[in-house]
Amino acid sequence: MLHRHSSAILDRLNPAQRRAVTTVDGPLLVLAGPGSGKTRVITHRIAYLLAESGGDPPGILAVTFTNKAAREMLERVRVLVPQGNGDLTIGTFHAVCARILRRDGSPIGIPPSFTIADEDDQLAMVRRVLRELNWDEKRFPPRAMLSCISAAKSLLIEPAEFAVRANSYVEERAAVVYPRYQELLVQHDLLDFDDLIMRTVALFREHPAVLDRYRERFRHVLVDEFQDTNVAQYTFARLLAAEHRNICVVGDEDQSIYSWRHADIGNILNFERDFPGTHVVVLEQNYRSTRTILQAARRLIAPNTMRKEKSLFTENDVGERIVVFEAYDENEEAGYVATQIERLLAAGVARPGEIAVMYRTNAQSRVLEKEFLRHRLPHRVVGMRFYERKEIRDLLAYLRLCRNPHDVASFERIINVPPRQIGAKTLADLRQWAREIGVTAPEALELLAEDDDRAAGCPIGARARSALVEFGRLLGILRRASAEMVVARLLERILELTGYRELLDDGTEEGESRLDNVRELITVAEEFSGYGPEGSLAAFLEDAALAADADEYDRASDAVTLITLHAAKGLEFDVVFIVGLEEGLCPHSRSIEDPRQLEEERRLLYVGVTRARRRLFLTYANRRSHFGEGSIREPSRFFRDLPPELVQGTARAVQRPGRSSGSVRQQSRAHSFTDTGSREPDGQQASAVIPLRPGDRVVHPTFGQGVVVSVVDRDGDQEVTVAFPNLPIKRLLASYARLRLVSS
DNA sequence: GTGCCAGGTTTTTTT
DNA sequence: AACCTGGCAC
Repeated sequence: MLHRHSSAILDRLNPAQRRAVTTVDGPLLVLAGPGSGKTRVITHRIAYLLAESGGDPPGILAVTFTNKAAREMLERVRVLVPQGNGDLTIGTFHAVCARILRRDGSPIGIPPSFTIADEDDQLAMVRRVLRELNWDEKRFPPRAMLSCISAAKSLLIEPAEFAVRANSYVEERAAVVYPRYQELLVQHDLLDFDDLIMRTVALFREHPAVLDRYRERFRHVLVDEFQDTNVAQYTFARLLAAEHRNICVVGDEDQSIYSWRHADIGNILNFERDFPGTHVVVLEQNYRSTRTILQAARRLIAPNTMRKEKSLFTENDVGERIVVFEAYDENEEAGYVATQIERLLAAGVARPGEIAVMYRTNAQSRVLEKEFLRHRLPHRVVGMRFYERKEIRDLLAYLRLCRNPHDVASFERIINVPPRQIGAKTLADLRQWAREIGVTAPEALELLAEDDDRAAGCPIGARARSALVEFGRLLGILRRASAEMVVARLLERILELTGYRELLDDGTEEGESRLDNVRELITVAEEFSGYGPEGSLAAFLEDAALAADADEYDRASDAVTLITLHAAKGLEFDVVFIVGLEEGLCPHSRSIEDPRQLEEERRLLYVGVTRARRRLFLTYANRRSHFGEGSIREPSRFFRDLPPELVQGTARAVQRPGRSSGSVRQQSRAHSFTDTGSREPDGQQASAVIPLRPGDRVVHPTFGQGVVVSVVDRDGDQEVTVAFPNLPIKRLLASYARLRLVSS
């Protein structure tokens, strides 16, 4: 029997969705294809649990992948259940675990005031270990070391065990770094991202009473984007649910694109084995895309072996064909995208905010941005990571130092920012002296500034010393200020007293934009004012440490979105352009060797394709410059899985579809395919034979008819400038552009 | 200690 | 092409 709330909650759900919402007892695996109403299912399920519980509201834990997803989910639940009864926790794995550890971490030696190490901190620690070991950073790149250590932690492997299990040269080396790295973290009251999960699991395992309390509290556990969880995260969820078994995981292995961050696709493929008796619900109806787009997506993903078979379908219209465009180079590609967008806007097909351009690597956004500026198209680039900008990190370092005077990494980051006559030598001397008298560098500085007795023995020259004293006083002032004012005011005070504002305000455009960023940071900080001086500082830093740039994304401004394929997951747009679909870029050159990584590249493209509601454009270029050097490119092998009947356009990549790119045998034929496709035998290369002259009428496969404006000889080729009606003037290389002479 | 130049490296993806 | 590093002059 349903309570009165439930009808609204269950309304407008299809049968599969309804099953996913109402199957609340026992383990449940929801396989949610793209556009199948996944978020809807999750929020309605939570609402259902809350509304159905009557007088005994259950504790619910919902874990998401991003803070943004968590916020959205919370908002949508609130709309469904305005009375908000029950105990609901929604957050990312990291945020939830951080909270648990602050509250209950002391039994395993974690101080409640620990700091979350960012990547800078991590790298600083690894570098320090390398220095101690006398290892060359060139031969043992800190990032590679860190990645190995992170992989180990994702698998819940402690240092001692890792030393035994390492099974490659890099791993062996990382295994040497790991224990010392961990020691340094502990010494500095730091937990890295992986520690947040790993230590929580350790807490649960070593202190069953604590685990029991959380099991008692979270009677229902829900995991979103389950395909992206790593072993540690899954273990965390599994521990919580082991007793009541009320665990619901939602995901789609076809959209697993984070293995490089140690996500384990095995979690989703093995869930049923781990929880016998699991109900499985498959959401197969797509409400997002046209039939053409969905069909293309299905064909694209089909060759993957590590997946469960599904039969996605949609009742939507067939829609337009997919457009494939072959560009001469990345500039022409960007020009094409901009021009097409102008056309779509002019035709009223979509607003800028409903259009996205997606690419494999962030570097690709540059050309696009340049071209969009030229065309005066409103656009925004997602992924210029706010919290990774220098000015933001510097200011956060000041804040962290106010809160935790022993934060050595922050201390060293800003000791000479803005420049205040304290160079590497002075810093080294300070460190040395601090070690001698048995304090941390920031403490030693404090002794100097306060003219403590011990300062007398300080072997630092007068000039450097006075610079240090002044800096020490400054820090003292800021620290005292932090106890009296909320974090937003504190930031303003820092800008003033440190001279940071003048440092940024150098009259350049870049300086102006950096100042804007700082203002933005203060605006964000304002939101924490309610917590009072110290509370706002703590809460703000916690938030900043766990913030991801994808969280920044908001659709408020009506601008075209430029975004990486990874960051596009979870979003949708009327019109999607995916650019740079070339061998070496997508699939990326670093993934081409390994079949597993190749499958992930395919999933990545699948994610991009399935973001589109109505129109999809796929483009590639014949040459592209990379690290300042030009290179010839081949179309992506994935084009071979695109049925030609779904495609419009004359690009060679789809004119001669080879067989699927999925099997090894066919991969070896990649070259023969592109070779035969690269030159049509029907006279299209005539342009290389018949010299073009100004005034000639020509036809371009995509731009249509145009008139040659001028011709310049270039390296034995002709650079032809052509005017096409309604398009910007194009400069093309005759041998590549496949211009056909119509009349002279 | 700072600023400038040469030379080498880079970003694939980010909670 | 842009960025960081290391070496050098001031």
